Order: sequence, then structure tokens, then C-alpha cells
Amino acid sequence: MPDQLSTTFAALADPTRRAILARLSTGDATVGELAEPFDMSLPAISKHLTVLEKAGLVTKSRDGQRRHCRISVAPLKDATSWLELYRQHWEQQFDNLGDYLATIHEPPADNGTGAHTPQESS
Amino acid sequence: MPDQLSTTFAALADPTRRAILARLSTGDATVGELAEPFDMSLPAISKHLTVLEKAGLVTKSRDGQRRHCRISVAPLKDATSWLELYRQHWEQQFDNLGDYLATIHEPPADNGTGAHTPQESS
DNA sequence: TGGTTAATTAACTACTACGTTAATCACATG
DNA sequence: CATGTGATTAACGTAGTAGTTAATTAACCA
Repeated sequence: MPDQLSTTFAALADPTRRAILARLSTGDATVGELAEPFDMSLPAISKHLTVLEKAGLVTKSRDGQRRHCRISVAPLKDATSWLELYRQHWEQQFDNLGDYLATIHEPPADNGTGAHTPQESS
Repeated sequence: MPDQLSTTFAALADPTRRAILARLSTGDATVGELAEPFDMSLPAISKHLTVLEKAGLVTKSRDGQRRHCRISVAPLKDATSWLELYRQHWEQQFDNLGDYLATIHEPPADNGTGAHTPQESS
């Protein structure tokens, strides 16, 4: 029983499932409609939907003999929140690159160490 | 051979690996230092680092007999970009919830359809 | 040279993921 | 009731994941 965040990321780690979510973001659809664009059997799509459903990313409701699928983005929000923790980090990494690009336009002061890494461990 | 985004999400779909990234976000570390807080064998951590490295989230460099690990956040940026596509979607979903919460404080105009879903398919 | 330490690789086990086809369930309809 | 359709479940193959312990590589040190 993995945690919620792991389940969410695992669900997103498949291009078919991401495509299904992309499709559902434009509106609800039945299982058959979702399966149609894929070169894959209906049971395969059904299983992908089960994965998405267990991850809380899709909800299904009966409509006669059809199943109506709807996207549910709350877990994506949590995943984004986790990733946001690193946003400043990559912005800083860019800053370091900027610093580096600045230094190589400076006269080479005392840096003949042959170091290849612009970033400090800091 | 999955695509880059799938590899990134798959790498993030493990709490040990996310913890390793969190640790590395505070500064570089050796494999042994990374392994220390976990109740897990060193080879297990080494494999997790291999997964992170293949996903481009960690780079390793030799430092004598140690391996120096550094976080590399570019793939996280791409993952975030993908998730950002859904940000407006969940904001809208919240708006719809707000609308719904507003309607149930309104006199029931002509909405006796028994519908349970505040959102439109739109 | 020989021994210790850091880390990886090898070999193995157990489990899970992803796809298939065939069978089944559940609803719809002539 | 019989039959077709939408979707799931069953059973299976293959491949990958996650962990273990044991063996190996590579650097350091006395």
C-alpha cells in the first residue's frame, strides 16, 4: 500500500494514461470513446482506467450500460505542490548558470584549477 | 524505452527516491551519506540512485573512492510543466464547487432534476 | 603488499505492471 | 426470451521493480 503521492506519480508514469487524462480534460467520455484512439485492446484501457481511478484521478459513473469517466484533478494538485518545492531550486540552478556565464566573460582571475563545475556545493 | 516524462514520473513514484531528492536539495552527498537514514541495504540505495540517474535527476561524480551525488532538477521542471496544464482545470473545478455551494443557498429555482453533480460536462 | 572502506555488480526471490485473448457480466433491444 | 453491445474479470506471458546477501572493483592506508 504505497502512499498517495507515489500512487499519483505511478499513475502518471505511463503515456497512455496521461493521454487519457488529456482527453478527459476536454470533457467526460465513456470507456469505449477513450479506447478508440489507441491501438490497444479495450481490456487494456479498462485496466489503465482502473489505475487512474485508484489514484483518484478519474471517477466512473454508470450510465446505462456505459461507464461515464470524469477527470478529478485533486491528486495532480498535490503532485504539483510537491514539485513546487523544487522550483526555487531550479531557478537557483539557472542563476548559477548565469553566474558562470558571467565569469567566463571576466578576466580569468586566479581560477586555473581546471574545475569543470560552475556550481558550488553550497 | 519509455519517454522522458514517463521515466521522470516513475522515478518520483517511490518515497525512498523522493526522500533522496529532498536530502540532495539541501546539498550534495555521497552514496553512504544518502543511505545512512534508511533502514535499507547499501545496494538497494545504490539501485535507487541508478534509477534517479537514468531519469536525469541525479548526477554522480567520483571523489576518490566516494561517489558525489548532486540533484539535477531539469526533469522536474518538465514534469511541472506538464502538470501546469491542469492547473486552470482544478481552479475551474474549485470555481464550480463555489458555484454549487452558492446554489444550495439559493431558493431552488427550477432544478428539481435530482442531479448530484455540480459540474457541467462542458 | 596486504587490509579496510566505499560502492557497484551478480545472483536470487518475490511481487507488480502491462499487454494479450477468452469468458463473463449487465444492460439494451428486436 | 434471444441476441448484440459496453465493459469488466479471468487467465496467462513477459518484463520490470524492489529488496536481499555474497562477490567484486577501486581507492586509501599502514
